[in-house]
Amino acid sequence: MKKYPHTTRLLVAMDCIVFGFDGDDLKMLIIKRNFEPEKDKWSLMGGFVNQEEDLNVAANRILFELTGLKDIYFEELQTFGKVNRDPVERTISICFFALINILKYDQGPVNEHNAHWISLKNRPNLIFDHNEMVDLALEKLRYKAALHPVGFELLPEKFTIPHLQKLYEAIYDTPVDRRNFSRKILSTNLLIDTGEKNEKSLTKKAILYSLDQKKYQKQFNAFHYFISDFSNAK
Amino acid sequence: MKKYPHTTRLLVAMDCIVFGFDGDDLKMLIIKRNFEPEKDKWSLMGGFVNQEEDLNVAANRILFELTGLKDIYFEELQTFGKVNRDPVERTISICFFALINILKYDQGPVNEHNAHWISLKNRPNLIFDHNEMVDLALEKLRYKAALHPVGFELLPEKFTIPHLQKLYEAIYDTPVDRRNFSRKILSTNLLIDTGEKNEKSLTKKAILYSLDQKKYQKQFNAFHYFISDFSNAK
DNA sequence: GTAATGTTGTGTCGGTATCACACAATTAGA
DNA sequence: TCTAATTGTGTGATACCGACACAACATTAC
Repeated sequence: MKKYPHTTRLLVAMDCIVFGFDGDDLKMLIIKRNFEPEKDKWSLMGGFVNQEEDLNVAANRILFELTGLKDIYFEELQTFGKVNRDPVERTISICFFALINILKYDQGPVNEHNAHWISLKNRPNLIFDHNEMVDLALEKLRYKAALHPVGFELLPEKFTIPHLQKLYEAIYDTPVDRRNFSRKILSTNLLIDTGEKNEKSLTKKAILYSLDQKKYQKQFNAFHYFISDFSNAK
Repeated sequence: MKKYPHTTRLLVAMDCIVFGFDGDDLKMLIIKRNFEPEKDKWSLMGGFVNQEEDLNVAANRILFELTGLKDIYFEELQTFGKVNRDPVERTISICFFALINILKYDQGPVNEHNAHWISLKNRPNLIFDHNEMVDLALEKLRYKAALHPVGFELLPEKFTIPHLQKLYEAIYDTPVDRRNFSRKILSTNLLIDTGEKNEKSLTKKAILYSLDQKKYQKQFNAFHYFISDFSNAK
């Protein structure tokens, strides 16, 4: 079969925002570029799509290179393609974001990338249009987490409700009422009481829950309204 | 500035699902391909991204070629990039969907494309991965319209509440209670009573409303829950 | 031991939204 | 004037939401 006569072929990159939660702050992974242009500046992790590589394969490869993890939750955000977004050469970038359990993050395979976890609260300036990407990723995370039980992806297998609440407070940067939050979460029936308690606590030890994976998969697209109309919240 | 040494450059296409509503059925625009491969088969409208063309410029160009309209509402859906999705040559396709007022559709500029409006209910098989794209677009439209007042994009400037209701019933392929729907829509305060009535009606003439553009822009990202938990609806 | 402190689990209550359903008003045509 | 179709508005039971109170638990200070 002949090829298309259209001559314009473009570099296709993928860039990823990896979110994590350390128990207090919402964090993201960025790298310090070790090549020109913009050497030593902060950047998202990315890479080019290879000729014989499906997009989701490329995304998984990039995520593995950055985190040492496989089977991570991620979803596409948007494809960025302004003509001059990369000063070196016209490059379109398929941007996506991932949610990982920060405790599983394996620094081993990624030393060469000079990766760092930084808090979303005081993030540095990033190269190119990467700031825009992070803004959009945060917006979409907030949207998604308000309606779907996606927050669990950021937590360990066993977690307490106060732990989950702190995550939501970090995502939305707003305080949440303990009692209403607890009721709302439990009413989803997604949590299984493990019978264990959080021994790390200095005072009353909270119940450790695990996620009912079966229900989680099934209900993922159902609405839950974990956060009410965040678009009007400040 | 030197160019990137990475050698793989890909064809970048954009494909668009254009939704319209004729008062009864939800429809979409498709074209009959007049070139090989897959000549005479049904396809989405698309085109290649040019070297010096921003992605949103390309999207507007393709939409104009197809509909004769400018300033159409559209949003990105997903970028499709399986290696063999196009048998001619590796091509990634940035897919988006648009909502238009079907009465404004101008067939003039698009004769060469052999475009047709077809009902979503009995859509023909499309080439490549275009069926998958339409499935996803419909899903996203349903998602979006359940939460945000996006349906108005498919209606004329002046419309009645029963008209709007029929649109929602077409989108979700399910009956809706007249009285609750009316109350829900009016409670958004997005509608302005034009003082006119729908003279086309054979019986009681319904009030013609127009959209409060200012509030519409402002409230676009607020939640409205026009349809309750459609994911559980059949 | 016992009290103090911080944290967690659960309950209450008033307001609001939602859903299912009823009834009255409007219009063309028989 | 009556009928049939359609549209506008109302009602009541129920569930949900947000604001707030209180009891139980675990460590530390004394």
